Amino acid sequence: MLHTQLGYVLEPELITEMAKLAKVRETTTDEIIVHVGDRLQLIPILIEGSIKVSREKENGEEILLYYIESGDTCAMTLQCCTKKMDSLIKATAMEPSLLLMIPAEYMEIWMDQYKSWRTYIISNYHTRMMELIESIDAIAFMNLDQRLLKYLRDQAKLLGSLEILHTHQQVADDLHSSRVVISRLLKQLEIKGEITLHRNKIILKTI
Amino acid sequence: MLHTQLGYVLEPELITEMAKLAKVRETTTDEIIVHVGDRLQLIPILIEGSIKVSREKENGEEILLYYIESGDTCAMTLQCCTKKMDSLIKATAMEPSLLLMIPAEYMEIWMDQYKSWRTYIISNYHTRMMELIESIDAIAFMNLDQRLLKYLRDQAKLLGSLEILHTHQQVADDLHSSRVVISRLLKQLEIKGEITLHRNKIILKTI
DNA sequence: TGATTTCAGTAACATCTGTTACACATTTCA
DNA sequence: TGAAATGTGTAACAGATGTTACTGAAATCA
Repeated sequence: MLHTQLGYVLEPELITEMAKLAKVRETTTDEIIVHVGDRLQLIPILIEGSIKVSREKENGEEILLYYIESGDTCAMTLQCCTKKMDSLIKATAMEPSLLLMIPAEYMEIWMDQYKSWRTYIISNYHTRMMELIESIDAIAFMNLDQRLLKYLRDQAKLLGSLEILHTHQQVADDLHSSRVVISRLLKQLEIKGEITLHRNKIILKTI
Repeated sequence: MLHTQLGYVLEPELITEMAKLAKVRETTTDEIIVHVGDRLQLIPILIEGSIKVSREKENGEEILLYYIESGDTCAMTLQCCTKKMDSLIKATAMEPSLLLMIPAEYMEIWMDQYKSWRTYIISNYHTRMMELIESIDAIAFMNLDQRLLKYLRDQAKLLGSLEILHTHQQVADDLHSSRVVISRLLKQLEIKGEITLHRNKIILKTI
């Protein structure tokens, strides 16, 4: 499984070593993998499933930053591990997921040892930066109704289903809005024919 | 000068090599160093001065993302160089600045060759991610009046002066707002005693 | 100097988003 | 089954931000 996910990017010897050292972690849907303020000792690499990464304030307000898909690692975590700082983000499994947990010290060892690891890490950093910028684009430039539709489509793409199993409150949390506002905008989208609404479920007509 | 800025983080041999290969570029205040869509061939390292990095839409709307201070490089640029993709950001000199421009191919060569370069690059990526998240915090969680005050204080810290030499329009552009709104909020800040207003100049009472 | 441009102040109004309050249906659970 | 909890719909209102329009001062320039 490690080979199918990472075989194209990482050297065989590195994958073998990873398989030896890593612990496997399984998560359920909505399980919180990393809390804001956690001190991380293990680098997570996502093998199966999908994870959403959010920023959270002390009072519980939050906003979704980006998603991690299989084969990816969390760039934030890397530095948190090596610099022994607390996590700035919350990571939540969006579906049952499978993670490889690698002791933090190998981050640097492999950086020196494996070219493919260096490329992998840099590439992950870069992807995350792009996604953060995409996120800023949405928050700064788009109205909430547009952001909402984009959010629904992103969810659908990610989980491979037009049915989004969320309450309006959950959607509101991810977009840093309020339930009433989201209900209002969803209703408008339904009237426009973009979606149909059900309890705990929003169905997109098209991606 | 290279040694005083980077001597603590980069190996002496690397600095010597950089000095040999790099072209020096000087900029004036408000000079645009990178446009959105530019195809970059040179990695810039800031030796003196300060640079602001913004996201810009096709229609000219923009929003400030973060600042680059001396000793730093632009993480966005690195990948744009190596992957030969167009720049997503605009970089503008905030004061007369001095840049080292390094041919893109050395990015990867040095990654393999110098541990200090790897650390430097990773550390730069990380700093930029932190700043992007700080930026998202501000946009998502703060009201415009708070963001405005933070903006003024950041500017003051960065340029080492309580006098901010901007028109209201320039401030509005950086915050992705409108001139009238910024004038209104600035006036409120003046009434509260936080600042004094002048033509082309805003003076902070304290940092 | 006088004309023009740039910058800032202000009012009136529009729009978007958030808040509070309440109704009602569905689900859960004792 | 009946009570409680949860999820959704809706209205009325509040607040923040954006827009348009106009004014006059200051700077620039011919």
